[in-house]
Amino acid sequence: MVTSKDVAALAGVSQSTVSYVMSGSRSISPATRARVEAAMEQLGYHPNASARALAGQRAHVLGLVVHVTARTELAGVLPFVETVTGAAREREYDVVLVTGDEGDAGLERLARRGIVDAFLVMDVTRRDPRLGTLARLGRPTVLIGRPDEPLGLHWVDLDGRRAGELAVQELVAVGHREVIVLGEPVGEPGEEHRFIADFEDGARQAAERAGVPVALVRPPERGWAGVLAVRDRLVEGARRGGLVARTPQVAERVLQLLLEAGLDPARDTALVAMCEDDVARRLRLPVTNVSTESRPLARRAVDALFARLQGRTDLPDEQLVTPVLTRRTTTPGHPDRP
Amino acid sequence: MVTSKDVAALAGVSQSTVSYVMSGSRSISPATRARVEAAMEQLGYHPNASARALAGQRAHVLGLVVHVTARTELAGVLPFVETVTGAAREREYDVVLVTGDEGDAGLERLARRGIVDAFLVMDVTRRDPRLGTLARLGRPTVLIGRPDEPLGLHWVDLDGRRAGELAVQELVAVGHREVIVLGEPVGEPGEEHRFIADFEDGARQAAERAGVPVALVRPPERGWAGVLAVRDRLVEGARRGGLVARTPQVAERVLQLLLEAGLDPARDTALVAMCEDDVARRLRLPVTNVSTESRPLARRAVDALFARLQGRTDLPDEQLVTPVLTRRTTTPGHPDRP
DNA sequence: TTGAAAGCGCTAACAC
DNA sequence: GTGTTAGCGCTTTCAA
Repeated sequence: MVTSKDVAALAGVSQSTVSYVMSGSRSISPATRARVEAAMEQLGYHPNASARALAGQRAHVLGLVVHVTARTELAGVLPFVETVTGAAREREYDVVLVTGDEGDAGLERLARRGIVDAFLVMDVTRRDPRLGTLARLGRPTVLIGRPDEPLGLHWVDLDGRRAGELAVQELVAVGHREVIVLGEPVGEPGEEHRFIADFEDGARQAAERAGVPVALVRPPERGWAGVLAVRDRLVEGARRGGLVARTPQVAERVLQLLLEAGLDPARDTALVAMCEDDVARRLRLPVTNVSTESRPLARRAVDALFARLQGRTDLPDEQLVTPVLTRRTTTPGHPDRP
Repeated sequence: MVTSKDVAALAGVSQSTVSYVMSGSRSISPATRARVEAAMEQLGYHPNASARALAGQRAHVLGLVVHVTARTELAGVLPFVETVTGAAREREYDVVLVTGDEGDAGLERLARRGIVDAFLVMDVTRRDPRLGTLARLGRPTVLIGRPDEPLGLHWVDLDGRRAGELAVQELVAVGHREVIVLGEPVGEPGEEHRFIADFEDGARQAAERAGVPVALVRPPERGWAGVLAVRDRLVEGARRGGLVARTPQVAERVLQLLLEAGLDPARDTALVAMCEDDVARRLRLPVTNVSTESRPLARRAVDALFARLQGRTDLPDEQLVTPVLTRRTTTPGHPDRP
């Protein structure tokens, strides 16, 4: 193994000079820097991460907490995770994955052993049981999802109210005088996530402001069975007005039911889905969508985390990201696209 | 920060004794062990990971290489990742995520800096460009996916030939005398993955052995558009025989087209999909499926990796996992379920 | 069965 | 602008 000592010897400098060349934390003459860099190159030097972490009191690793439940949209988390690791790498950080199994003890272990310097927690609910532990651990932490009581932790979330509003406003704009919002399945604590509650609120209020009746339809269960159980109401509603689906899965199923009922979502009715843009484009029809902005959200979260890691406190403790609506074929007759 | 020195002082032993109590690598008298453990408990001691890694020459971290491409089935990777981290944790290992962006330099960095002790590489293609680097790095490595030239690296994969065979045999068993296999979109190098080539081979050969004609239908492109483009052939084929879909997405779309064409997949035709069991159960109809066994596959991969980490070489270098077929409603008329 | 002590490879005062 | 040196908190010989 090549160490910084070897590099120092070859370059004819001290070990600390090698260290300073790497960290840039003190000025080095161009000549010395060149010799050191040449030596590194020649020896194929790679600094040892454990030694650096031990001496520097920083692991250069952040913990990404992903708790997968039955309700998790599996396909949505990977782009998020990828964005996080990419953004972390730009700052010379690696990412360790924390899955739910270990619970709070796992978080404690990672923090106390110095395996991670900071936490990024995905899919935080309104009264998330992990928050107490995270606050107590005192490591820089950013939550994805808005809790009722942040306990001093920073959070980032999509603006649910605005998302619901955008969806309904689009339906109203294309001339619909009635709106059906497909909500969370009954019996499940849909209000667990602040975003969902806000979405339904925003949709309802936008409809009220427009003087248009809204129905919030909750399927009796999750999955196909739930959607099928409310099929008649949906198809009926679609004949008279427009539909809002809060997830791509539901959008896909609704689309299918509409087609089977002989309704063309691009002509006879309207549909707005909440999902990633690329998913919206790849559904059976390109569906008008309110974006979930998962990559921008991930970036903001990482930015906030590194700001804290660098001891900055001049930033807001909470950030709401504004979703964007993109018109596609399922909001026909829009004035901008006659 | 509480260190092993503090624990030693409180327990009235030397630091090395504390270390040996933790590692179990030398015998300790019950009395001493009890005192040390009590001291750890009392102080809330957590051993520092960097120090341990530096002294012990092991990071206790493995690198999970996930290269997400347009073809990646996003929903499929998370269960896999979760299983890997869970299995790693059982051996006191953590997992760092390696995404594709950094390429081979990223793998080199992780290995050379001693950030990871070993690699688990997902979604390996037949001539995967990463293999050269991985072989050169000399760290224990297990590939998920069978390369043409393993270069001495261990691999684990699902038995594609058997999977294709099972699907076709089921269709034949329920009385179909004609089979359509939905293959990879044309223009994409579908043979990139060994599993896919083997799957198509296995299906073809099983049909030949049964004296039944097979058609391999390749959609002209990926996504809905591709499936729609071959709709007529599929529906025609379904009227006369059975269908095989190699992914849950394709299965979902085929199901929909059949329903729209007035065919009930539970009565009028038959469909076998390759997908996870829980996905098969949650499609619009419970679909007969050949399992992808992603959790068992992940487990085997981790087992193989730890065997190598412990220097064991008494194991096969390659492992094929056998998929399992589960009959559900879309293979009607099976003799076992009249 | 236990202790003393020498590192592991780096960082960051403190010197000059 | 550079060198010297004392750790960071563990593991693991070597000795007893």
